[in-house]
Amino acid sequence: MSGVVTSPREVKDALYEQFARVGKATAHPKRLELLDLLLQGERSVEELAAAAHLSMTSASAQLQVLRQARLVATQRAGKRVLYRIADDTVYTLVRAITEVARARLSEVGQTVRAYFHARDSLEPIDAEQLRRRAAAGEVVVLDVRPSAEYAAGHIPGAVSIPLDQLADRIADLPTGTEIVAYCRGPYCVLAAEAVDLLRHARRRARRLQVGFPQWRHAGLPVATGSQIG
Amino acid sequence: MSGVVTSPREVKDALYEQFARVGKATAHPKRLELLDLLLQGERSVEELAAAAHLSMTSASAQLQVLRQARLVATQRAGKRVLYRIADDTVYTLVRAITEVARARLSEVGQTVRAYFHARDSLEPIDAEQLRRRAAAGEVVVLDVRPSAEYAAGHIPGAVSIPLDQLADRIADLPTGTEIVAYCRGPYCVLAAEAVDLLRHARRRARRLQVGFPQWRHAGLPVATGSQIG
DNA sequence: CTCTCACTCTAAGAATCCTTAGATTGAGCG
DNA sequence: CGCTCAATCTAAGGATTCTTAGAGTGAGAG
Repeated sequence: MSGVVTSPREVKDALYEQFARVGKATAHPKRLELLDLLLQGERSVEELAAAAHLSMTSASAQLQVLRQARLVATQRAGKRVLYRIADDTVYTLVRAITEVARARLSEVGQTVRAYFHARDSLEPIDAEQLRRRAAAGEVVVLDVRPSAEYAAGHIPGAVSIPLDQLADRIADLPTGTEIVAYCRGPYCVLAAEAVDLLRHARRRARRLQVGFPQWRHAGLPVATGSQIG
Repeated sequence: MSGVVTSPREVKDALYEQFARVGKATAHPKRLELLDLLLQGERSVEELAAAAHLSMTSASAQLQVLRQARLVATQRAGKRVLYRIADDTVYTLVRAITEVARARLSEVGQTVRAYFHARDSLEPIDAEQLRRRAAAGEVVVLDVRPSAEYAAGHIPGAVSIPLDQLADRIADLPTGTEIVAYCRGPYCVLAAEAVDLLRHARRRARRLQVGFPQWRHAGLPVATGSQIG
């Protein structure tokens, strides 16, 4: 080829170097947690730090790693810097990781297995089924994520009651109609906790098997903004 | 729940810990190279070490990491230990990583970009198109991967001439019919090199845009064993 | 049984990554 | 401008990870 002397070996190594940078970005539990949070919608560093139980400095550093791997992008908004998922392929990546890890989870983490298997007896409902039953008015859809995430995007018609307020506001929910709670994803604990709480309050409650990011990725309708009242 | 005291926080952290183990497994260029090699078919540690330019000890250590993350599985075969991809989801994972990295590649690696963009002027052909034209006898399909990989699985009807023998055996290939070379994947340099070589020998040659793993993953037919003669 | 071969394990030094505190930057506000 | 606040940068330590050499293991051959 042209003047540049580049052996195939060097090119190959450079390629894997780039691929590994993406791999490295996903090599830390907190960075995966940050990605999960960002899949709910864009957030400032401060919010992300709080949500992932990280110091400001540490959160910023982790986000830099994600940014350099091009998994996330930034945008200034006044004093704040908003981080967001850079590309739709990132959803696929995070999902691929969790899919591969599923085999591991069933054998390694007794804690984890016990936790989720207990909830699987709660017969989770899938997205298409929920869509039909919600349209028919047969179920109440409950978003138990923090309000900021609800505002950044939610299932149309869903009621927002963040998990930490659920105990106090449980009277707002009907006793007859079945309640379907959802949160961040198939491994998010918020909805599982919510179902527990609701059942103790004698509500008919189930968990949506998927979370909001998967709902959106499936091309299903999404509403934004906070709820009135 | 039952007697075990496990906070949701602990469960969440344990989960991300498991996910990160998968991420960590993909956080090293050589491990990604090993995965790519294993996507061609199962191999012994010795073969893998040679193919990835690693010492035996180092290759074994890297493979342990992959095995502990359940990306690969092992099987004894006499004195040797054969490694193979553990699950179909691993193909999806590797692919997700390379897809995300593509954005990076076009801006970071001038070397890499120059290398592949030069070849993209060679109008790569896609899998379905190749299948039709090969069935019609319009093209010769050329597998330029090492013989072991060809034996472990190849496109039916493909001729095997490993790249390092191509210069010597170029006379075996027709001058009239178009030749389509393929190798390990969209970023594999073997086929690109082969097309270069063939064109200098005045053959009509193109590169298959995808590699063997993607062909197999698409459910297209696969043949195994070495070729006669 | 002993020997060999393919592989794994162990230990140690080198390199990389992570966290933290404190300094710095950059935008908005009075 | 000078102040404040969100975020980033820098430097230092502590913790992982990587590589290498050398010892150990297990299967097959003689």
